[in-house]
Amino acid sequence: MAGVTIRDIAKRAGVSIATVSRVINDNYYVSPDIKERVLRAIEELHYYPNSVARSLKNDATNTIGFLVSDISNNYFTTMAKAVEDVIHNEGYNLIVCSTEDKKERELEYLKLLISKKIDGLILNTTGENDDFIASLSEHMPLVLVNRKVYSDKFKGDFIDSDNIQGAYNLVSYLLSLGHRKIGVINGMLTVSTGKERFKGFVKAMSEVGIEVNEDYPYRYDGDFTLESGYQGAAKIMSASDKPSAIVVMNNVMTMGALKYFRSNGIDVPNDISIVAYGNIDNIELMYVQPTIVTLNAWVIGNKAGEMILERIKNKAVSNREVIYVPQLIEGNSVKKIESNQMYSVSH
Amino acid sequence: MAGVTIRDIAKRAGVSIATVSRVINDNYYVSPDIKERVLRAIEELHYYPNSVARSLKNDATNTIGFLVSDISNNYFTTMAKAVEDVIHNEGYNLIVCSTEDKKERELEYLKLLISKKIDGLILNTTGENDDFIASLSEHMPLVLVNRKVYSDKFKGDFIDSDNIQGAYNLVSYLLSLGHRKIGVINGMLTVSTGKERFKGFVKAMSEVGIEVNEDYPYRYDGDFTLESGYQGAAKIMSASDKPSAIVVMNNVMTMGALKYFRSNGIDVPNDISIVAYGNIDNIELMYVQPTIVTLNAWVIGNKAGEMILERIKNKAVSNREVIYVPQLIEGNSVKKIESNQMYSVSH
DNA sequence: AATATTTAAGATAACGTTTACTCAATGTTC
DNA sequence: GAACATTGAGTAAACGTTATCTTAAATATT
Repeated sequence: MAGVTIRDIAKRAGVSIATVSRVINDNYYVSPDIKERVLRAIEELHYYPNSVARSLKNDATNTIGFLVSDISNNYFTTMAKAVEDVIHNEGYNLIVCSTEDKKERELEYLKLLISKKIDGLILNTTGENDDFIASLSEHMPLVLVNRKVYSDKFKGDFIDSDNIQGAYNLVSYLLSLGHRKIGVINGMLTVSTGKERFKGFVKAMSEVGIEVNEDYPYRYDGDFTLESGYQGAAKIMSASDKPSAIVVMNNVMTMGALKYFRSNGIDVPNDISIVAYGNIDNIELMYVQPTIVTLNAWVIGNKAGEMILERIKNKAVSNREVIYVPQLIEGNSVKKIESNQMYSVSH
Repeated sequence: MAGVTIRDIAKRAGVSIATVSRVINDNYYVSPDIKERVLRAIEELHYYPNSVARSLKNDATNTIGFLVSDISNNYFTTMAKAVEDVIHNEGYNLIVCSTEDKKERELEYLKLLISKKIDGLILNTTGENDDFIASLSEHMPLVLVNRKVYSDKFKGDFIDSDNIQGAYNLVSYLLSLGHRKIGVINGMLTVSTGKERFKGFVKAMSEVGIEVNEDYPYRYDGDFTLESGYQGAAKIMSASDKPSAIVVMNNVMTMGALKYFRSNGIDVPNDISIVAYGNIDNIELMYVQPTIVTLNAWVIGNKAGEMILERIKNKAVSNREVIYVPQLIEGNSVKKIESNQMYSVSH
């Protein structure tokens, strides 16, 4: 089983290695009896073609890389499944790596994947290796998900939800229910998702006349991790004049914030309202159902799979952007503020 | 960047390809100035060694496969991280595949991984390809996690929690609180986890004089999926004489069961008590905190990483088994039954 | 029947590495 | 200073495939 090569098969079947190869790949006519003999030898010796050798010769590994920021976020495992679902039919398979949002890890994995000669890459970047990635994109089929690369040298596709719109919708929802003092727990402002979601927040606020500038009191810049969600909630709730609601910019930080609230006896939504960007698993089983805007990991993954395959087949396609509209799903995490309160709040 | 080979570096540095190889691998003395020239050429041409070619020559890919039943179960992503944490330091990396508990998918992935010439495999098997796996184990370093392979030809290691004990503890806990009519939602009885956990259930029950045989009324044999947890809860609660408690044999089915309860207005623990095998993420944020026995994915993953490395280095080591003792963590999902009720129950 | 054409299958070079052999050019020994 | 050991770096074979080139046999053409 181990170490059986095409030569062993050839010898056993009494044919040349070329013939064996032809049988395996089924790409040239081989007479029925010889074919039969070869197939039997393969069966008997438990032969599995060495795809390392194959890849070397063919200059193709039939492997697509998927580099994500956090493999334990269900959002990305769902996306990975969706990608695999598409590429599997075309004979490709996926190798998933997790950067934990560390610049060095991303760089290390990128180099590893280059070395491994993957045929294409789907990337959720840390946003800290833009130059490297842009230059890589000139030689490697590349599809970005959720996070942009800022460089005009970049060549590839980009799939995302409309972050500005999504965050804008979340805030608008709070505003429509009377909230005015609204806290925000940001993700990293170095990556497009973090940046744009915050932009959506600022935009919505400014439309009701509230300017969000550097010294906005209810703002915490986190890093998309559970801990930073917890810290952000703690920080914002420590203000003497507390906000009535908080916007959290991703699913994981939302869990962190809720943990802070729950373990500190802060009731949602009576003491604080909360809305969040991104899907939450088994949300029906939570003690409170956050109002969220969702992004469909499965749809994005499928699209990413399709696009990377297209790019592998035709390296010359021009840059494309696909932006999905996020959908607001109402939970029970927001309290309506009465208008007299409103006035007292915005004094 | 793409297509730069050792030859290009050799030419640029004015040395032979052998020398370049020696510099890259740092395994033979090369004089400082030549080394310097080679390194500069590597830098300038953006050379990345082709690990496909390397693997072919070295007969080692520095890659370990990790085949799991369900990649979207956080239990396995945590374990994957733990494995990676260990093997990364030794220069190995991980390729994770998910079988979705399908026999054919497992077989397909096994063959793929064999073809890809992985150096070792960590496997959470479906339990339906035991012969194939046993025969594979004679040539490939293999570590099983959580699920056993039944074959005396099998050669490798096995890491698990003590399933019998864990389930026994769960049931004992219920019994100690007065429960006697106890439902059970099993996983697949074809795999060791499913089988043994059920065994633990039967054992604990028999100790209080309740025989669990074929026509035990509160039993549902599921398949470790969310849907089967839901179905199981539905089925068991449809009995005219309902049980007072249910044991669910994994984390995912537990979510399914809870979804059934919650969406059907069945209160936990007042209408039904529940205990579960396995970790649940963010359990503090759930509307009810199930009492569980945990298995530590991180510990198991670390151990699996260690053991596979040992096996790769020394293929001859004999079979080993590591069994961890699961720990019961009390939640608020179980109601104490008064003794008069007890009598009425066990009539 | 002799030649031209087609075709099945064998021989071989190549993919990009690593490493056992070589072989100069030094350094060492008496 | 001659014989010998040492060493740094080059040459070439090999890993297991695929695909081009060749060749011999079979078939078609006149």
